[in-house]
Amino acid sequence: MNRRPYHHGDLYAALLREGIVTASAGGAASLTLRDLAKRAGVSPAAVYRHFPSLDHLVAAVSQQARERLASSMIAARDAVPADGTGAIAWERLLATGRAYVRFAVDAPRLFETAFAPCPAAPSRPDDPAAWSVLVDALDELAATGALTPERRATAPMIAWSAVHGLGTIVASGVAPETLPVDDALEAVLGGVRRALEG
Amino acid sequence: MNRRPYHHGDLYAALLREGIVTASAGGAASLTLRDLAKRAGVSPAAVYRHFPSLDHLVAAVSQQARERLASSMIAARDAVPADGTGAIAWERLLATGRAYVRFAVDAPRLFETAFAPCPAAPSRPDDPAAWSVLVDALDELAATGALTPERRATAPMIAWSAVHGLGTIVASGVAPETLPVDDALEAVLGGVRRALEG
DNA sequence: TGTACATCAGTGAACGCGCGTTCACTGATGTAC
DNA sequence: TGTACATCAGTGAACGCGCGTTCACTGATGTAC
Repeated sequence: MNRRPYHHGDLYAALLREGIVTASAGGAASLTLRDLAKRAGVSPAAVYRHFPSLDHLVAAVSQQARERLASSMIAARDAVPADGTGAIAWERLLATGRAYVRFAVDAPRLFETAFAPCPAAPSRPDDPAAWSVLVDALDELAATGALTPERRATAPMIAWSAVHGLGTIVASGVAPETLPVDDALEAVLGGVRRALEG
Repeated sequence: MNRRPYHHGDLYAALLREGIVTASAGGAASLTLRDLAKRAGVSPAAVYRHFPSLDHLVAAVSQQARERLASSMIAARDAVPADGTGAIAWERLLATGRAYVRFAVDAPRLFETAFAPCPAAPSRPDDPAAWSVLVDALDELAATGALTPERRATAPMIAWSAVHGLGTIVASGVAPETLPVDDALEAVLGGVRRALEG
């Protein structure tokens, strides 16, 4: 009864969705135009109604991966309501870092896809953007006086490097297993805090 | 006069060398068996005399990239002679970190290749291995008393995450340019020191 | 010292495959009258 | 309310390409006698 209609209805969203599923399993390199078209139940040529080339489709999938990462950071931060104190501002900052690494642990291939080099640029800026979430959290911390203006200047690179590095390491399984991931995560977050406070 | 001989002479080394050249320009994904054979001046099938498959050749190139990275860390560390003091031990540790990030800046695609996921395992352990260089430097620091036993346990992940993160970020050009790379590098190294000292 | 021969690093042609992309087309949708 | 038609999201066959790998083979090397 529910015969496949000639028009798909929402092919753009379907291609993105299947792209996320495929990239979650095999990374950005596993995305092919023919396979995504087949998964969406459509002929390869139909993809060109929505993306000018495979590169642009890959860029859109990668962007969506970054936006999901940023969203999970926001959700984790918002689970700790701000109250204007430095103690809570720290908790909110560290919550974003924890969510970042959790994402890498839970979806390593999608994490890699988020930062895979793409031949095509995305058609719009990331929204939300992980970098902005980090910067906002540091501004909030600075506003409470818990982060000095001197540290504020270098804080984004220090925090971003530490957390992105751990995320990359756990996602790629590159490091010898000296510590369980949870312990490594708390160790790195503790290190970030000392680096920014000291 | 110098006609091309039937036997190559050192095809294994030539394939690795061309692999490094190619990966330095285009990353691990740009390595193809046919192209490397052509660059070495040999037919595609000849490669199979030295590697069971392309995957093993790629794994060997990736390993060599990691070993070059580790070698540059060792060279930088050894440019600062040890004297048993904590101050010099710190310098030697930070020199390895600086070399790590410099490698990522100078050869971003080769840096990526070093940590690219490979379907095949290398045939032997990395020699030298970057992880060992880091661990040695931390042991040296602990021996001078400049690193407490408590911090020593988590120090590898803290230092490795920070430096690997910055390396990945600069190699992939993923972060907004808030700071020049040199400033970002010194900021991150300063952060590592405070994280391990504090 | 010279020759027969085993070894093995090479050749080159061929294979089947999946890829991105193109093209002329089809058929459903929705708007103008 | 019904019909003509423009729009445009789809089809499906075909293209040329570069890929990894295979196979029967060739020719240089080096060792045994």
